[in-house]
Amino acid sequence: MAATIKDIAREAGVSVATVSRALTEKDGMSEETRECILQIAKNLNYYPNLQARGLVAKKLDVLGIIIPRTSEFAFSNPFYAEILKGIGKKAREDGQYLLFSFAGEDSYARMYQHGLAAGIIVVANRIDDPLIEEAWKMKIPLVLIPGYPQTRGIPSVDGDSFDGAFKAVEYLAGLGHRRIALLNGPMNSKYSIERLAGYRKGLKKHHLLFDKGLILEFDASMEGGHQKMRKLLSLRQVPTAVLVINDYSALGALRAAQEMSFKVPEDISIIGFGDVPFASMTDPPLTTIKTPYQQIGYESAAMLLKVTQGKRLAQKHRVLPVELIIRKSTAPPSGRKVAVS
Amino acid sequence: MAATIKDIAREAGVSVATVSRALTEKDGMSEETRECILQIAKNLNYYPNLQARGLVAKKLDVLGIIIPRTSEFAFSNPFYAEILKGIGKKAREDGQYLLFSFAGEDSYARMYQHGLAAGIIVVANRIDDPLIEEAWKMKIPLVLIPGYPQTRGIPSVDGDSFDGAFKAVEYLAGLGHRRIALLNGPMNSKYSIERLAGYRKGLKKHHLLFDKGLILEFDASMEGGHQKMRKLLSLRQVPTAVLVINDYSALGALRAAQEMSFKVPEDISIIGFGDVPFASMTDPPLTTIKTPYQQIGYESAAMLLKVTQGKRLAQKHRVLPVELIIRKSTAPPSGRKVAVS
DNA sequence: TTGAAAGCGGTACCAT
DNA sequence: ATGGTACCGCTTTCAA
Repeated sequence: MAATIKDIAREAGVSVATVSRALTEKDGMSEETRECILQIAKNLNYYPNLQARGLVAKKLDVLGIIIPRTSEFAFSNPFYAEILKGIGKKAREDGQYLLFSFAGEDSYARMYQHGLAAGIIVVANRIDDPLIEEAWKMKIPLVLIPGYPQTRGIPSVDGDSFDGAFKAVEYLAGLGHRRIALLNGPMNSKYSIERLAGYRKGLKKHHLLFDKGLILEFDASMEGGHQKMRKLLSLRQVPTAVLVINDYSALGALRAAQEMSFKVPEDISIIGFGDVPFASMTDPPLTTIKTPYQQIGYESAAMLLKVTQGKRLAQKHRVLPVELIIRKSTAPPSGRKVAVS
Repeated sequence: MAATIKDIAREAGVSVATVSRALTEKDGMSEETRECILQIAKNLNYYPNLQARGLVAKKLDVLGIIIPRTSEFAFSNPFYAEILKGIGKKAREDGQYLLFSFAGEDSYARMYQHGLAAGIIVVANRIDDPLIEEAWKMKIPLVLIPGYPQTRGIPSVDGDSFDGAFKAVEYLAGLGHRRIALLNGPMNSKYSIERLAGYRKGLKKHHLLFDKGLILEFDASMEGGHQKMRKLLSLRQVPTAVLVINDYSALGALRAAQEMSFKVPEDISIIGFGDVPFASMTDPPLTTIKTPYQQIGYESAAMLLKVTQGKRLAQKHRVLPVELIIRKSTAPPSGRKVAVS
């Protein structure tokens, strides 16, 4: 069906070797024949079979992306979408295809072993995932988002979660809040670990009591945020402010508060993490720790590309700065105790 | 590096042909040798090189997805995310990888010609895209979302846009609205064409005047929806209700109305299309035409799979039913003329 | 039931 | 500067 290198060779009256040379832009051949061959290739609507090329040249313009979640989960949380935007941008700039695999794989190595991708970006926050280690041991080109809390050998990119949580608490404390809750993700997640640490540091700096009862863990979904917020607001001693692990969950929390007749921010302040696009469109607009997810995605692709090309990474672990974005979901505490509806 | 069929053959003391047979589950061989070979393969952590296999067997477990937009655009609009959820689900069920390509390609055929995908799902609404025709002529397995308004040969899946718009107008008219605006997408889009038609049919049925001035076209982005809504609400004769081409834009429109001190739904009713996840989380929650995007994605993958397997499609063009979801962004017109802020 | 060998579409080495 | 050819990893006929 599709034109092959042989077709071109026949048409041009040269050998396949010559065609290959012309096509791969090797030097050491007359401009004439090259021109001629290129022209014929164009006429024949020829595209090299990347499989065949990959087979022999061990080079493939395909970046693998593994998200060990269902596609339903991954495409629900804007967090992934933002990262994907960044990866997609770099991929396009460098003419790379993107190969996806979602949950259900028994091995991350497989995609690579299958010969379908030159390297793999793993977007996963679990720190105890044996599949990552397995792939790394097999010397598969890998970049992790966000990577491990304690830096290991595998290249990674992430935003500064620790600093983000610290900044959030500092801001809230400055506003006068003394009971600040944390709706955190599961503790096998890098984000959760680092944000808890930053939160504690912030508390400490402002001489605020660390109260375990104000820390609730959940699955970082929107529904989960909704549910945990209800729980938080049913406490005997309701906090006046709450950090939520991501914007998506924060939206759930926001709705929960409003359902229970808490006014945001008068009765309770809410801060999210991420600053994904909808964060400014909620009611009230969400105060949040802006994390450059798009850039994280972009960098991860750039790093992976370097690795697959055998280049050295200037920096194995990139931690991108975050920023507090103040909107309308935070305010000084009112001091008024609000009845639970 | 990775184990190959040869390694297994050597280890098992058989020929590569026998190994291949065992691995591809062909019959006509002793269970003994097969068991043995399978065991060794497992021990060696063997995965077939899909490139090599694809090269000879012309079969590849990779579904191509082309979205002729930037990844930034595609991953911003939840519409795409929903479709991708569905495609991802089917892909996982059938053990297919997903290969993505975004804007910037000069040809849809390329991905296929490259030998990287068994077939391609094109998610694009432009009806005048020559690249689709080109790919189709080259006999590349193709499924279109949403396809063409006037059915052609290429398989397609879509929700019933026409009926959706009709239902929306009917509902609004029933509420007593007489000036119903349409914030529509560009008219080279199937969605826009069909929704305009459904809108007109609804108007006609309820003996409402068709007023060109109440139809604004834009790029279907959130910002665009915001901007066009401002324009609409600055009209001398402000409409009392407006249909917006998708939920994402509808959110922009909602915010615009509120910025201009229009109360939703008292002063103006808003209906979106899609019922994407955040639609119920806006303030007020959005009335919308629920379109089963996930199912559309799922079906498209299922159809493509059939085509690539050489099976006949029972139905070449699927049109999935839509449903009116009534929330809080719509109400009877107040009759009160509101000053523009 | 098993093996030898050709070939899928390329690349790259070694000749010429 | 160009051609012949081995080979990448796998499947598939044909023969044994």
